[in-house]
Amino acid sequence: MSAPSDGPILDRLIHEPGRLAIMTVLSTVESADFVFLQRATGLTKGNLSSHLTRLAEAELVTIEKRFVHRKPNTNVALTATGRLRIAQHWDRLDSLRNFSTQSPSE
Amino acid sequence: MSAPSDGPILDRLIHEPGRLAIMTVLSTVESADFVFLQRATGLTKGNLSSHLTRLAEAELVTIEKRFVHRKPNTNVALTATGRLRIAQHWDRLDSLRNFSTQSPSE
DNA sequence: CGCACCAAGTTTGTACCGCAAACCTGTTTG
DNA sequence: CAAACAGGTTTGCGGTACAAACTTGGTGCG
Repeated sequence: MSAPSDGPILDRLIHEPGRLAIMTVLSTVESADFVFLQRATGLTKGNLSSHLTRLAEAELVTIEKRFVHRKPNTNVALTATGRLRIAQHWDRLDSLRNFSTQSPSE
Repeated sequence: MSAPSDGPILDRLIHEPGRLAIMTVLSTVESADFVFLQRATGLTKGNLSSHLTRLAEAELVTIEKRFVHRKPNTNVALTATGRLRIAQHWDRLDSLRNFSTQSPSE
């Protein structure tokens, strides 16, 4: 048996709270560094790091590692795809919320 | 500065796509039966069943099992708590989305 | 009757994954 | 030199969402 019609599929990759926060924050800026993202999202270093890795693997963000003042500095930005996908995701959440979908019976 | 995620908590119990759909649909009606929920959310029987069980264990919904026309009929409704929690969840999503921009450190 | 099939759910097996904690690597400080 | 620190990364494990198998009762039908 299969899903009849996977209606408003919410992509778990983006929907995940930590990544939803990351993506949403990134959507408001051109780029942000690791420490800024950590503060903005409240994630721990470890979790931020692994979420960023996943997002980069999915090509939703790009990661650039530099040294600034002899310290490592990781700069993150949404890709064009990423920008699209986070916008779409919020759209889907909107339509789920408004749930104006077809009502079969009763 | 307060992290925008001062209450960083998006409750995963509710945030989970399947359950978010269930709760949201339920918030628009007084009650709904299993089959209606299945159609409305696009979930399979199995997943709908287990999500409902979890929600009931958390006392976010009540489940009543009856027989209608000699067929089992499972009726589901939000508890008062459930109604509150789903509303709160959407509020949190809103504030995440509106993420009052702070000056990027860079 | 006996048997097949359906509808409405429930249970189960497992593969995935988020989280915290341990670890790494280079820099400044005493 | 050692020790503390900043900025990340890797690892171990506990929880869980999903699909598939199973259950339970009803209904045709020959």
